[in-house]
Amino acid sequence: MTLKEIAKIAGVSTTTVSYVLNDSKKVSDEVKDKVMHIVQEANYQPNRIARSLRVNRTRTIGVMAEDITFPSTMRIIEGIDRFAEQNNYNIILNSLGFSDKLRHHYEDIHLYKNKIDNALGILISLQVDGIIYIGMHDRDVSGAIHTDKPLVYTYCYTNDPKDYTVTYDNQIAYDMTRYLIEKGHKKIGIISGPINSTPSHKRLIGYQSALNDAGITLNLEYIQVGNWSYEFGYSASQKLLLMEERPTAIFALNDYMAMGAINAAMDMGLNIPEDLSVVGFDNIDMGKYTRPGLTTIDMPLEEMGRVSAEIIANLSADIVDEKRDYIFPCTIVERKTVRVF
Amino acid sequence: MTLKEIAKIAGVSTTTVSYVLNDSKKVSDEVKDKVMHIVQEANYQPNRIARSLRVNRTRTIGVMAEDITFPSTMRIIEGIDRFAEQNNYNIILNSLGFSDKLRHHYEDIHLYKNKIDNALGILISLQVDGIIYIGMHDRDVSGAIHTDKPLVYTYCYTNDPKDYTVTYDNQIAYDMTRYLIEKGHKKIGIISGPINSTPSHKRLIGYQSALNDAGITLNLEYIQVGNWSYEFGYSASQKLLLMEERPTAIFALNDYMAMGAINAAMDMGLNIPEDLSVVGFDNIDMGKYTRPGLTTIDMPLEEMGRVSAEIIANLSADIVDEKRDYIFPCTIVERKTVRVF
DNA sequence: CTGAAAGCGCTTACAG
DNA sequence: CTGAAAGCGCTTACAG
Repeated sequence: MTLKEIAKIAGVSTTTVSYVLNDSKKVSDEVKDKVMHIVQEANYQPNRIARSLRVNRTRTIGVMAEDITFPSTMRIIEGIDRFAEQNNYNIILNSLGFSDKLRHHYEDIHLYKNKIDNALGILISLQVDGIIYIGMHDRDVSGAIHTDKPLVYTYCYTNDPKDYTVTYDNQIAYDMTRYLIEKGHKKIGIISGPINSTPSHKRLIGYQSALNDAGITLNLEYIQVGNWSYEFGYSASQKLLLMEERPTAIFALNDYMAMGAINAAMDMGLNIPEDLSVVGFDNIDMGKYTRPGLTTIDMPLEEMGRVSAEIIANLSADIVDEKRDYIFPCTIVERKTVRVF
Repeated sequence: MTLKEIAKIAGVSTTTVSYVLNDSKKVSDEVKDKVMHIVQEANYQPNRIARSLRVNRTRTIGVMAEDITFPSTMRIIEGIDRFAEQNNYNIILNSLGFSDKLRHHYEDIHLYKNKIDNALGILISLQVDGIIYIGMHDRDVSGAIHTDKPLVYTYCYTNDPKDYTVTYDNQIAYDMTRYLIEKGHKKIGIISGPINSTPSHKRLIGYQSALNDAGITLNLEYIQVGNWSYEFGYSASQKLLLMEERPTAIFALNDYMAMGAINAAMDMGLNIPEDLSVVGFDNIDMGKYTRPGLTTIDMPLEEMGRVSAEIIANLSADIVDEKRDYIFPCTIVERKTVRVF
């Protein structure tokens, strides 16, 4: 069934049918009703491919995800989808499948140039209105993509101030440290990702500032720098707990490391939170179900996705926006891994 | 940049350019080289929208997911994506967002008819070559979708034998029960989903058959029927553990209930697996990190996704396939929650 | 308020 | 081996 056939049945021109379908010009109610009736009857769905070709716009957002199996990626896509649904956009999903090969080499974005270029070519040929690049880990992906299309990076960033970027605010690390201090903790260990990672860096600064503002002197031994993995969390926790003056609380900079930290403590016969408090970062699903429930930090990932999509929509409608960096605040989710003194 | 412009620069017809681009007819090497050179130079990407309109095929698979934030959904999409990447297909993703509203009303598929119909209309208008419907829970979704397009249901099923369906084999419940028996367990409790759910039903049969084959008489009190939730797992576990002759092992029919079961036991002061063995079903990520690691059942979700996509590809290429139901075997993933007697 | 006609960027049957 | 031309299903400037 095509618009032409509808027109024929209705005894009007295709022009008219198009007008009523898109409500783009005044059409008499009589004609409108007749056409709509036939459209419903036939359960006619206009061919959006044809429309797209004609108007040179697809209302399609290309989503390039480094790894769709990451929980953070999913929540971001969920947010994009929410926007898409409400605004008559569609999502073309392209997974780069990084995690298979990239484990613990997150920084080597250039190794994957080919894969990205290939995906970009596909998205371009599909005439997407814009592209959202979703990192699997918050890090510098400068130069990952070159295109004239509207483009936004989310859950990652670039060093080009002209790129659109949507992320969360690492300032929460300050708040979390302060939260621990307010609960009576003074000896706070921290398990961090690589020091050359910007989020690690920013969070470490938050941690130190909070300590400083509370008049607590920094103990450098309390800072364990590693690689984001469960295993590192485990070993770093052991090291911390074997110290003379062991911390009463550990702030792990992601939840996997927090799990490792907790399990190391438990394996040493310590109870959580009685003997050790542990907090994480990311609010992965797991933290809800573990014993005890993990106190951690939630990022507004759905909102980040929604806004990314909105930026694409605006940009492709030539609504200019001078703001390039969108940063959303995080929140502390309180569960059971923190002891109050 | 269009094919026409390429043709002009190369001094040949658009016909010829199209032939070399698609390798669809013999073209002299000389002309071919010239054209390809210009194509590379210009970094030209053919407009697939135009192509799709012309050939009436988009090489696009519409993926309708009841909830993309479910871990199972992600793994299935990952599998679809893998096929897509290797076979030059693309994915249009449509999330129904069921989990927001449907919690614990999984069976009421008809409540969501509108939402599904709407999504279907979009996918049709986008001229997808076929549709994969991904359930968020393995259950009957008969009549969810009516379309002439190639359609496969995965991680759910219908009562229409003409529908294409790809699922996993619940037979593994027999194997898991037997595994427990082989480890020396005779008193095995089971925490099940709703009895009117087919997977519950099938798994319960597997459990009973294994018991029967081992000459263990069934204790009906050991069968707790509930609703798949963590909370139910918790309360059912309590009930089981308060019995005179309490089970030495609990088989929870999903991992969330298994977590609930474990936590209930721990809250009663029991140790896992010394005092109680617990196994789950689903192999959600969490089970890897909890203490102790959860022994559970893994479904080949990526493979299910891959095959779903392959069915669509075949169907839309008019390759007929009499097989309608694809069923894949599951595997037991052994971790630390089972005690050996 | 309505319609005839051109054209979006491709592919392909046909002719040479 | 190569090209002129029709047509996929829409939208829209233009004319009436």
